[in-house]
Amino acid sequence: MNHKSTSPTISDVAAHAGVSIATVSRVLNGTVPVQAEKAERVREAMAELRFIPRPAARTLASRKTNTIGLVFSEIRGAFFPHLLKGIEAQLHEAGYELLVYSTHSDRPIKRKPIGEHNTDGLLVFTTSLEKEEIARLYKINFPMVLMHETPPAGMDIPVITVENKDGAAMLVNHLIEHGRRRIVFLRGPEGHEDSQWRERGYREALAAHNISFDETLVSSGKFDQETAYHSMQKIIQDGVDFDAVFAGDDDASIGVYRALKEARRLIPDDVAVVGFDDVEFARYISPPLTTIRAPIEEVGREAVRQLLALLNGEQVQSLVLKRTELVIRQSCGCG
Amino acid sequence: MNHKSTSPTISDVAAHAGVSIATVSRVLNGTVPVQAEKAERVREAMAELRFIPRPAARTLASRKTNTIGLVFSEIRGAFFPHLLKGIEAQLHEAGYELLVYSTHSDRPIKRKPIGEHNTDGLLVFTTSLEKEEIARLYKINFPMVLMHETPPAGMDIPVITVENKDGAAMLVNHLIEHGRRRIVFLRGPEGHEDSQWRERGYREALAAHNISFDETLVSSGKFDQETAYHSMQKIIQDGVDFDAVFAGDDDASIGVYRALKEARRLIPDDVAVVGFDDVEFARYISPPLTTIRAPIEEVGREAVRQLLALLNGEQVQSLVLKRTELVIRQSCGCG
DNA sequence: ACGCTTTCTGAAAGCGTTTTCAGATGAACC
DNA sequence: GGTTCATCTGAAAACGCTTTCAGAAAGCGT
Repeated sequence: MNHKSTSPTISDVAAHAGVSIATVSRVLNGTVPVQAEKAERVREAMAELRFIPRPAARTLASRKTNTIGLVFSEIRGAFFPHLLKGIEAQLHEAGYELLVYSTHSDRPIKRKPIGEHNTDGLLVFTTSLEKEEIARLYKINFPMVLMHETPPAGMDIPVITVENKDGAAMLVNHLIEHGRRRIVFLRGPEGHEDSQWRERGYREALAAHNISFDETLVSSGKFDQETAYHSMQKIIQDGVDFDAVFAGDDDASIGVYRALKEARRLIPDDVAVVGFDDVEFARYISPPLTTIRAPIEEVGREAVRQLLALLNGEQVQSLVLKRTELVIRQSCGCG
Repeated sequence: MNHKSTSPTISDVAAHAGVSIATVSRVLNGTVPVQAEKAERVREAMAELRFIPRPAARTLASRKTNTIGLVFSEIRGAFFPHLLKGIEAQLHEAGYELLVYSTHSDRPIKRKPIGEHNTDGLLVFTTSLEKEEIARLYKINFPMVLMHETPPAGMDIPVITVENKDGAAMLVNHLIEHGRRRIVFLRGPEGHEDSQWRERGYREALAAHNISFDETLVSSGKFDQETAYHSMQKIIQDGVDFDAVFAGDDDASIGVYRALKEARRLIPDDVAVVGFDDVEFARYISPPLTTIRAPIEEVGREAVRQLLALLNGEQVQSLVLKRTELVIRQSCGCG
């Protein structure tokens, strides 16, 4: 009788199936057993009416959004799609929606467009969220998982990241084992955790081979080519003696390549170069770059797994380190 | 008096400010003027209580989700981050949320986790949504904008894409003007619109120079290196005479490079190679790739603009073509 | 002073679900 | 056959907003 042009609601279904809306809700959610024959009638009615329950109404009534939020500060070139892919896939498998928020221009979020009101939990990539906001959410026990970032002191928030230290150590060990002794290291951005761990791996590998750490071989950078290019120029001009460069990451190694070529130093004959990340272009530059492959997509999936566990009140690991892998190509002088 | 641990609602604010909830709602939304002094009291109350309106409740009452959905089928390497960045930025500037959905493994969506119930509008990238679903949404007048895909016949849905044809023509013109006559063209996936337009550009450029189209110079592919590699191998083995390759896109040009190197044909001396997209690695491979730069981020922003216009009931253009730009590097033999 | 606007305000009715609560029904037991 | 239990069911009360509607207050012209 009613030709409301608006799409059907739960009570339309109830009427159509001759049951109460409570019953429809129950077969919808499977919360409580419903007499088989009625359940069937309800399912038929839902199909016939093409009923789609409104998420807003469900959320309001149940206080669950069925959505999780992803916060990141920058869509960093080759890195990001893999992460997003892993997150997206794992999340939709579990029937959750994904709300995406970026804090542009490296400036952390000011207002709060994503949070408790919006989502059931948050996936936070590196330093995209202010410490205070993280603390606030932590205090109200809001489910969160951090990626590539250790939580502020005293907060027990699960972290997923990759074996930066081991990766760096593998790289440096490899260089040393092939006779390189004076290895330049280009740091990442100030306070960047990945960078700190990589430096630690660098130092440990040196120590393991009784090579003393030399401050003049280390330079700060930002995991980008431009800074790396200038850093290398300076090191060369300063007449620093070196036979290898651990560029910090793959992007930086492009800058390193450029500086070395301009200075007419041959890669890998004069100088071996290694990166970190194994981004797409690493195999296409010449010479192809020896680097570390990090399972980024898997980081995304794992982060989702942990968050879902948190949502289900299960026990979670406070730290998951994904293994990295040495990818030997030509820039290190072997392979 | 009430120490409900749950976060404050609009009626808490109303009580705190000594007004009705209707008034609070009005200052929240600015729908109707409110006496200045009361408005101020309300604002103070909101700040003091740290009131955050629940989106679910708003959506339920107003029937607007304040969210738009992005549907795509694949996170295609270098392409996607730029698109996402543009969309994300423009959308959040306008105060909308972004719900992200990918139809994995090239299989269009089956159930419908994203749609009218979820969002106020949809951004659809290439063929990520089934024709029937698009038709259904179109029929109920649901706001949509397509990116890099023409709508099914008879549906007037705005499209944003790039000047594929012009770009391809620029590339081929450039090759011809530098003396190349036998130009191989590697197609993209069957039915892919970008590919079709590029082929048209290719043909028009040939025609403009009175070079007749030669079927043996054209091969089908998938915009990927593997297929491109095999296609090139075959062309070489077949003894086809050619002095240039328009690889279809940058990814494919990697495969072309490989096949040519194996066949000991020099780039660009023996064979000029050009790609399309100007992905990150294009400048780093050797020789650096001449290609077409497409303003992908701008496509994302424009798509959002059009969608918002649609939501506001404004007039929209049914087709926006973003200009492409020729980027000359070394693979074409000049520059 | 008197009506007539105009401007602002609060009560209350939704919005479409979930969830609680009390019953109804039938089975099982003694 | 009467209790007691276990199942299933519907009425109704939330959930936290927006929006309608009618009315109060204030301004204005005469």
